[in-house]
Amino acid sequence: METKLSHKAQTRQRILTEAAKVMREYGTEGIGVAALMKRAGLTHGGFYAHFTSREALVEAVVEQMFADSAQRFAAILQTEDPRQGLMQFIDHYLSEHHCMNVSEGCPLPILSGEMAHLPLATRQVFSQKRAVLCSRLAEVLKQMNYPDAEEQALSMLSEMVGALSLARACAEPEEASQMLKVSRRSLKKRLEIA
Amino acid sequence: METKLSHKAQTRQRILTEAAKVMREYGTEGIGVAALMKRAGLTHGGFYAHFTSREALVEAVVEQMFADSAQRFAAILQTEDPRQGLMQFIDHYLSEHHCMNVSEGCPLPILSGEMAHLPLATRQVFSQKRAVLCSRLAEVLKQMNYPDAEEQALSMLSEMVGALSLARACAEPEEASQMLKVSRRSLKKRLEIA
DNA sequence: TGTACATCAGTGAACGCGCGTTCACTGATGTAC
DNA sequence: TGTACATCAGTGAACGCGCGTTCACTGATGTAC
Repeated sequence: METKLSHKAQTRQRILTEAAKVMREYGTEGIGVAALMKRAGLTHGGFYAHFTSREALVEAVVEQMFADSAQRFAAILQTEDPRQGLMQFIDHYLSEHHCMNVSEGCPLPILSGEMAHLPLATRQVFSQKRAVLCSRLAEVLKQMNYPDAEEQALSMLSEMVGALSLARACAEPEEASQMLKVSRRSLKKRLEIA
Repeated sequence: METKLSHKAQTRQRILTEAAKVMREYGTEGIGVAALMKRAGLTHGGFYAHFTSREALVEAVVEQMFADSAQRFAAILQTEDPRQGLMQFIDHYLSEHHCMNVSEGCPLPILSGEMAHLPLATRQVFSQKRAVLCSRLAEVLKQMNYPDAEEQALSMLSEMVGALSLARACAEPEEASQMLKVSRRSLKKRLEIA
């Protein structure tokens, strides 16, 4: 029984991982159940052994995306010097790599525009996870003795999300690079860690 | 002939206006040809007298959205004192009204996430119009004697787009309000127009 | 240890539905004589 | 001015297609005796 359950859980995770990757790239409406199951090496009928509906999958995928990001971000922020951690975070978030590799990217710029069209339950997951990331950033800023850490965290995250969104929407790669560079510099300047 | 052409142009504009409104609210994939034509008081078959395809409509709609916004923004920015114009722009862009009335809102936060999935021609329209808005903001900043006006404009637009996107994705209205308030204050502070 | 049975992840045909697009048509309007 | 004709915006039935979901089934695996 244990092996069976474990096998089922593994399959579910495989579907989820694949969905998260492809939905980052093409949006939550960007792939159908049949195509997704094929990518996971299965047939479409089996989907409903793991999720009650496509809608339920999307909700789980949003959670998955944030889990992936949280892990990545934790590794970047976790250094002895909070100043250095923050610098690394900014440089990573607004890097050309992050801009171009959407399929591994932060869900905030990818999904914020879609959230309005998704069910409340999904929006709540998104909203809550966004708040968690804000708190994590605020913590770092508190360690750096900023008096208004919470607000500063919210504001800098806004700029990062906006800059990455706009950079990705650029028709020319050079424009995108310029956008990222400007925003990296602007953020470091106003946080006085230049 | 003149009357006919004019009548056709009017109909096309009616479809476009309706599409812009509804696509702001539900995304460019949010409405079908049949439903859109019904909203414009027509039947679906007639669509192809005005647009070669749904894809072509979306491209035209993106242009339409920016035209609407440009007009709105021009009215807000056009004052004797550039400082006051900029204040008004920030307060308008990050207002609760703009946050909640998506169907009349700026296309940048609404469409930036979708752009990756749209054809190159549409992305080019978006990218170019975004650049125009940046230039307009940079002009105002130049009037205020900022040395790095272009970069400042890009950075502040990033923050505004990000803050509005995240505010709209909040599950609770109070969170959204807080987000907007924080970003308004942060922007005014760093532009030294508080 | 070996046999009979129960469970259930996964298969694949079938469903109803809404989509974008096509096309033969209608009927109001503008033009020619 | 009145009649015949051409144009073309708009109609609505029909198309092929892909979607999410259902369901009878298969066959590998774990359990009972």
